[in-house]
Amino acid sequence: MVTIKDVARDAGVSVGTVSNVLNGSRVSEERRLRVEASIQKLGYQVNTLARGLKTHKTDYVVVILPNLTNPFFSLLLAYLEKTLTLYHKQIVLCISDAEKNKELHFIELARRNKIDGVIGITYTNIDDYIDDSMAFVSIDRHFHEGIHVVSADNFEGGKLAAATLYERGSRNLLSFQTLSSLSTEVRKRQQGFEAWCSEHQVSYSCNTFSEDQVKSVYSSYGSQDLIANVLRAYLGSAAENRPKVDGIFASSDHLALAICEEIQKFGLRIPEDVQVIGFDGLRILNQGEPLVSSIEQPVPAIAEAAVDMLLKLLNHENVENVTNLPVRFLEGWSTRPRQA
Amino acid sequence: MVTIKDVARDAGVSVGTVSNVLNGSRVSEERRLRVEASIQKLGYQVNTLARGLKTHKTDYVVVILPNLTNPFFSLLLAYLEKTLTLYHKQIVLCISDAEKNKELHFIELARRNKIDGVIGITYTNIDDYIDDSMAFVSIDRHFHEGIHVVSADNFEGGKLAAATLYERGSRNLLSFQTLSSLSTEVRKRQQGFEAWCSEHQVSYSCNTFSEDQVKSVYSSYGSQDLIANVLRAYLGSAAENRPKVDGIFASSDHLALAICEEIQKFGLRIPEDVQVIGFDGLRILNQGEPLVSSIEQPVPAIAEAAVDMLLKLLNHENVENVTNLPVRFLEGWSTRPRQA
DNA sequence: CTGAAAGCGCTAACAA
DNA sequence: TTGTTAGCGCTTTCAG
Repeated sequence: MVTIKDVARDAGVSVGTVSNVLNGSRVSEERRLRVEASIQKLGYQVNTLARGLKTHKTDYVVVILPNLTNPFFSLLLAYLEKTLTLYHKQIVLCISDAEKNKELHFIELARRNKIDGVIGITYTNIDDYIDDSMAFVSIDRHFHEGIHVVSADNFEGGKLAAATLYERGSRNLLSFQTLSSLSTEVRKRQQGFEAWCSEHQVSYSCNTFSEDQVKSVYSSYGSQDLIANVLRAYLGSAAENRPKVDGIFASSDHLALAICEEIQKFGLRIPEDVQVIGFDGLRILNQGEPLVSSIEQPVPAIAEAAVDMLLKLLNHENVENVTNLPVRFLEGWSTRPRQA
Repeated sequence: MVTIKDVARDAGVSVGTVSNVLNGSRVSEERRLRVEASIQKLGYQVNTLARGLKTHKTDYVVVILPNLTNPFFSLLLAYLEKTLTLYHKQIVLCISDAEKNKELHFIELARRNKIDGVIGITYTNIDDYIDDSMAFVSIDRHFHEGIHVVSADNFEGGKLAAATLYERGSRNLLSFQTLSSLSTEVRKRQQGFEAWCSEHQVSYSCNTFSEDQVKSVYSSYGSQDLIANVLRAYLGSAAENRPKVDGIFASSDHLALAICEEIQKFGLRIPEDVQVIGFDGLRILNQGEPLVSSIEQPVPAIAEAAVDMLLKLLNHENVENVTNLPVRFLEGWSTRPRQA
């Protein structure tokens, strides 16, 4: 292996000088050229382990995600990668399966490996385990004060969903939500929905599945029975003493799609009988048609804000939380055209 | 930061002894206990940078993928992660956008960082740049002898596609392929298709898009015009002097879906007028209905085989290429039911 | 089995 | 500016 020493010898300078040209410190033009020539000639490459040992820094950023099955996460990962690359940071990928012990394990690993920082969607009060040597930016969560978080404007998204359903003819709305006890940010989706309905005096109901009920907050498949039961109460013939629901807001596209399937099993048509709006804005193969009508999250902006925040943290600058990245309605097959 | 020295002092032993208990070398029971107690007490964690500097090893594996937009890649990544975790390896993620210079950049980075090995879907003769210090396993490619590759049984997949189309009533088949000049493995899909048609004397045509024509081998959206033109020749009224195509095999689900859209624009029905089979076996949200009828790749098995191969390489064991992982037909909406 | 000591390749004082 | 040198925290001889 070619080391800095070999380069120094070859160029006839000291290792300190080589180190200086490597790190852009002041070196006379003449020596810089000599050193660079030797580096080329010998094919020298820095050993980042040795460098990291000295500087207590690496160019790695740990990204913690619950899974990659949900396209929202892979999309987020894609944009995080894109953005971090601009700053010469590399991603160490950690998939937590939304399990606390895995999340903590990754934090420990990150510390051992002298990782610069962590960006993640986590389900643990992970910041209790983060010390000053590591920056942490959370996406879509908000555990408590002092934690740095980036997220879409979930409240506005909930309002937009309600408004859109109403605008397109639904009069009796229902909100479906799967919830992690820790993600107060995501909870705002329903709060926004309720706020809009109250404000406009529109009839609505809410249904919340806890983490225990639904396998994973972000993977609603496999909870069909549960969903069917709830729907029956609101859509079926049993719903005699209350108005029939004709517009549903689901807190994720996953959930929305599962709901759509069940609705169709009841023999109801979407969007003629019932309109459905999800959340996330997923598309077929991530670039085709929307999977369902949805409130689209600004994934690129989220990724950029998260990276930006992390870099500032690394730089010991003060940062403000960013929890209002604008969302928009993504028109799909599960809603009717806008009323004239 | 707590170092091995602190532990040694606290336990009243030498650093060598601490190192030994850390690495499972022979240490007397009594001292081992003392050291472990001190580690607990002080909250010591190894510095993997320092360790790596000595051992020239890390627990990182670089994974190179063209993108994460295509669910096939994120699925593969998910399974690679799952498998590597079993062996206490972590993934450093590299997205190449199928660009050669990025791929090479990542290899260089891997070398700098003393990465143990690389697993990837690459478009470059990357192995020219890999030296003995690094293991490399390629997925779905086969540049030339000496490169270690894992892939599905692409030839059999092509045959299966042809057979299935025929079995379900299509009589004039067409194969559509986007191709990287470097991936001889993927090319086998069409070869298998042709082989089956020849063998069974079934009428067929083939159409191959080069890399230049289609934006990316794995992302066929945005090439609609191109696809439409080709289809017109085979399906439209212009096709007077040859039998009308009524069954299409596409070399990826991306391409298949793009083809389906165009077919429908012609006013033809799928699967009544034309049957379409893709390749990869993608599903809605990775767990719902198939996006199209498809030849499903055994992604978990591919991931496991690749990791297994990498580990063996790291261990300097001899390995054989694995290029025949079994595929199966995934029944979707774009083919008719099996004939009685 | 244990301790002392020599580095791994690099950065960053410090002295010149 | 440049060269010298002392470590960063760890593993690994090598004596004992």
